Amino acid sequence: MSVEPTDSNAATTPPAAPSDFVRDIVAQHVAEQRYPRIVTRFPPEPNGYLHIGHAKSICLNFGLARENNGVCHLRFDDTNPAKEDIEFVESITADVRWLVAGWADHCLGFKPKGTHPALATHNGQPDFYLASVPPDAPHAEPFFASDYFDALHAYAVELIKRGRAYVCDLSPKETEEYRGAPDKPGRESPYRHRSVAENLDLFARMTAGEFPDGARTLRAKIDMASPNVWLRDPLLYRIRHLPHYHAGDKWCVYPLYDYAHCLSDYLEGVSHSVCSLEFVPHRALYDWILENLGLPRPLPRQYEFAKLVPTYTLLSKRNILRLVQEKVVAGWDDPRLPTLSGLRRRGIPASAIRKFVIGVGVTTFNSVTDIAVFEHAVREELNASAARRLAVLKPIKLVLTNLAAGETVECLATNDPQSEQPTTRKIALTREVFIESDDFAEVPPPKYFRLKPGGEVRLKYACIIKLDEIVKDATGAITELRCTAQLDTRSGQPNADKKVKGTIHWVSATQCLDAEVRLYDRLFNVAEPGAEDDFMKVVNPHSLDVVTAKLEPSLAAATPADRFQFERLGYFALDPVDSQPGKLVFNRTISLKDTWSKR
RNA sequence: UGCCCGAUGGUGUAAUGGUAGCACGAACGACUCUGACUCGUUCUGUCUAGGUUCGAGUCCUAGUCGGGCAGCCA
Repeated sequence: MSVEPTDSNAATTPPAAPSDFVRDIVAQHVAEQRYPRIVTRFPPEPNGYLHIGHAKSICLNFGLARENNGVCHLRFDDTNPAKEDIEFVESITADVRWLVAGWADHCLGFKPKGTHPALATHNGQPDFYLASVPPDAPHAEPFFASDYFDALHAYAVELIKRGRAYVCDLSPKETEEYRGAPDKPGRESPYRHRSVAENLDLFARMTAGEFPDGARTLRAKIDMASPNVWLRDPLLYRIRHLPHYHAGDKWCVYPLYDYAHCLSDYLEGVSHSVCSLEFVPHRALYDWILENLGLPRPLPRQYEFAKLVPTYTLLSKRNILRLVQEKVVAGWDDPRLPTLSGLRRRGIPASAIRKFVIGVGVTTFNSVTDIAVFEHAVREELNASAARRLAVLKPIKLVLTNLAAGETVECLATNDPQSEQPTTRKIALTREVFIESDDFAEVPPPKYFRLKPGGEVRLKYACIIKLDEIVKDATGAITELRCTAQLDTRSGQPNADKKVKGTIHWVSATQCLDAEVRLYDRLFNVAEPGAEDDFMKVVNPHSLDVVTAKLEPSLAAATPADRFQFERLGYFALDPVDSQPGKLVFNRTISLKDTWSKR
C-alpha cells in the first residue's frame, strides 16, 4: 500500500528517526533477540575535557539506547594511572548530563557507588556482572573500568591457564623490535613458551610488586606473523608502580586498553560497543580476548564510525591543551573553544548541539563538515526560543530635537515574535537615544537603508525619524546626530503604516544599562587549521572583541539560563562565570545571518 | 612497497538491483517595524575502465585517489 504524502502536513510531520548503518545493525539484532537488552556505552578517558566531536559519539550511543528502550552507560576508561584525574571525571560527567538532559536522561546508566562486578553463576558457569541503575538513584555514580581490576585480573589468570597468555621479560625496546613492521612479520618472544605454572607464578609476583616498571608484561599468545600488528602477541598488562586516582594504591599492574575495554563492555552487559574508525584494526583483538575466555553470556561486538571534523576548529585534546597552555584562549571553557563547557558558556543550547551532530549522520567515510551547518542549527534553535531585546553595541548619540529633555514616550516592544501569541513589554523613547554606529553613514554606499543625511528610518517599536543635522567636534569627529521624531508614525497612531526602507534598533540614553559584551568570532582564519604546519600561525587575532554596550533596562533581570536576541545583532547570553548583578557580562553566542555586510 | 577501510553536487548525507533525493551553502526574487525569520526560483553530483543484468550509485574485477595500522596511550 502507498499513501501519498500531502504537502500541507509536511511542516508538522516530525523528522524521521535517524537511520544509519549502526542503527540498521542494532535493529537486526533486536529483531533476532540476540541480546536481552540494548546496552551501549560512552567511554571517555578522564584526561581532558569533552568537545563537540565527543557529542557525536554521545548522541549516537544515547540515541541507540533511547530508540531501543535500552541504556547507555557513562564509563570512565581509566586504566592508565599516569594520565587520569578526578577533575576530568567531574567535568565530563557534568557535560554528558547537560548534553542529554531533556532528551535521553532516562537512558543514562550509572551504578551504585562503590560497587564492583559480582561473581555469579550464569548457565552453570561462573560469571562476573555489574548492572546499571538510574543516575538519580541514591548513591549512584558513573561506571569506572578501574572498578573491574579484580575481575580483569581473574580473567587474565584464566587466559594463562588456558595457555593463551604468557609473561614476557622483553624490554620495551626489544618488544618493539620483535613486533616487526606492518609489511614484515614479527618474531616470537623467547619467553613465549613458558609453562602455565611458571606464568602463573610470575604474574602473581608481578601483581605483588616484585618487579620494577617495564621489567615484565603479560601478553596474549596469538600470532607474531599476523598481517594485523595488533594480533602480534599484544600486551595485556604492564607494571606501573603508581597509585590510581579511583582504585587507590592496591595495584602496581594495570591492564591496557584493548584488554580492559572489551571485558569492561562484557562485564556491564554492553551489546554494541561503538567507537571511532581508528579502532578498526583493534576489533580482531577485541573479539579474540572475549572468544578465548569461554564467557557464558552473549558477547558484545565493536562497530566503528567516522569522527566529526568541523571546519575552522581544532578538536584533538592535545591541540586544545596547547591553545590553553599558550594562553591563546582563557581556559578549557573559553567560549571560542569547541569544548562542551566552552560552547555551554557561550550560550549554545544543548539541543542545538544534538540537532547538529545527529543531522550530520553516521558513516564510515572520513569527511569534513562545514561549520556553517552547526551555526545554522544554533540559529534555528535560538530563533525559536530567545526573547527579543534592544541593545546597542557601538553607540552613537542621537537627539530627538522635538522631544523635551524630561519627556518619555512609552512604546510597546515584542518579546517573542515567533510565538502564536506574542507578548510585549514597555520601553521608553526619550530625547536622547543611542543607535548603532553601523546604522549611520555620512557618505552612504549604494542601497544603504539606514540613517543618512536628510534620510528617514524607523526606530524599531517607536517612530520614524528624519536626520536634520550632524554635529562634530573640533577634530571633525561626530558627537551627535540631531533628528526630528515623527510621533504620529508610532504603532496605533494615524501614520503608523508609513513605510521607510530601514528600521534600526536603539536604546534610551537616559534609561539604559552599561554592560560588557564579548563578541566572539571563529578562532582560526583557515578552514582546516589542523592541516597547517603550525596552527598557531592561523589563529584569528580578532576572535574576541570586548565592547561596553548600552542595554535596555529590562536586561538587568537577566539570568544565566536566559537566551536573548539583541535585535538585528545576534543571540546573547550572560557569561555564567564572570557576570555579576550590577556588573553584567554578556557573550555573543552567534550573530544573526548578515546578507548586507557580505556585499 | 604488507594488511585493512573508504569514494554520490562546493560541503554533509539518502537511495539496501528499478524516477539520484534531502540539508547546509551560494545566487536571484517575494515578504518584512529585525538587510533576521519565512517563502519562491536557480546552481552543481554517483572516482576511472571493464563485466554481470531487461535494468547498476548499488553486485563482480582491475585501476586511481584518500584514510588507517608497527605506544608498556586511549
